[in-house]
Amino acid sequence: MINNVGLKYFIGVARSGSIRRAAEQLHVAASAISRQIQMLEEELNAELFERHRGQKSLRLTAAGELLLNYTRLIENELDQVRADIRAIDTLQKGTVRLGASESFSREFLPSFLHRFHSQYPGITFNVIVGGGGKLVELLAKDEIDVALAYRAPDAFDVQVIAETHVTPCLLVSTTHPFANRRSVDIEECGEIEIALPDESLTIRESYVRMFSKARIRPRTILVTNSFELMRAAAVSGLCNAIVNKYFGNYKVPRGLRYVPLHGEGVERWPLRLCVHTGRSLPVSVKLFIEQLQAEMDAVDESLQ
DNA sequence: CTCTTCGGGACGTGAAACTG
DNA sequence: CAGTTTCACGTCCCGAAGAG
Repeated sequence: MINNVGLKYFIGVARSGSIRRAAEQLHVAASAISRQIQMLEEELNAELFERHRGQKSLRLTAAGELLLNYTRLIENELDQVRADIRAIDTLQKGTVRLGASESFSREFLPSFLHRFHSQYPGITFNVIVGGGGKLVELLAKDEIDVALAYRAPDAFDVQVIAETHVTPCLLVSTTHPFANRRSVDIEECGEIEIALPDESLTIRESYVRMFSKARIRPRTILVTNSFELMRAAAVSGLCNAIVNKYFGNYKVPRGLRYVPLHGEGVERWPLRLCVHTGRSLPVSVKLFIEQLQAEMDAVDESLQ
């Protein structure tokens, strides 16, 4: 069983690079540290430092690096437990670090965050807007706590805790010939002028697949990494855009129509709520996720 | 049930030996 | 020579056992 003292001394030596310096910092004899580290190595059956007697510094071995990373994880977890214990009674403090697809930033997030903040005024938000791929990367690095993203790619260290699918729609002006249709077959989009997401967005592949299966080649007027710009282009009349409806109780502006696409090859886009697998989340984040999940369930129907 | 004693484990210290 | 390791020994803590 790895003991606390051994780990404490190991961290000291790893950080200072020397048993002697660690001994000074920890106010114990160097021999005590040397013995504890030796016991740790015996316990783990691996050398933790490259030893060169007489040299001025010890270097971590690969096993040592691994153990140091492990101790950092433990420290983070302990910090988290302390924060959680403090927060249990009152939820007075906390920050939720959320990653979200761009389309949530216009309608859904401001109102959802407002409702949440009214309920828990001590909780603040740090929101990063980005594509599904980028958000999954940030989750894996623990730079955000939770991601709400369209087309978030699968990753072994990311857990999908809720998922729904949305049907892509053609966003057109009310004067467009398709405006009064209940749906449009994708094959009918072969002649229209459209806006497309650029290659930095994983969704682009979905467009390419859909067009390829339907054997159409719409005229691309605009390529951008911004879905808001694609929508704005449709609003201005520059071109049409294939996008999803806004999530939540969003009222479509006057002069615009979302016409669902159907036909062979049309892909329904997954909307995923994801967290980092195995990570213990702060109470404030858990609460946030619960409410977000409830909201997703409630509006699920409106997306269909 | 409470208090005391005892033994063992964990961990510390300091000196000496070792090494590059 | 500076830094690490080994060794002998001391201290503290905790649990078990016995006495009152």
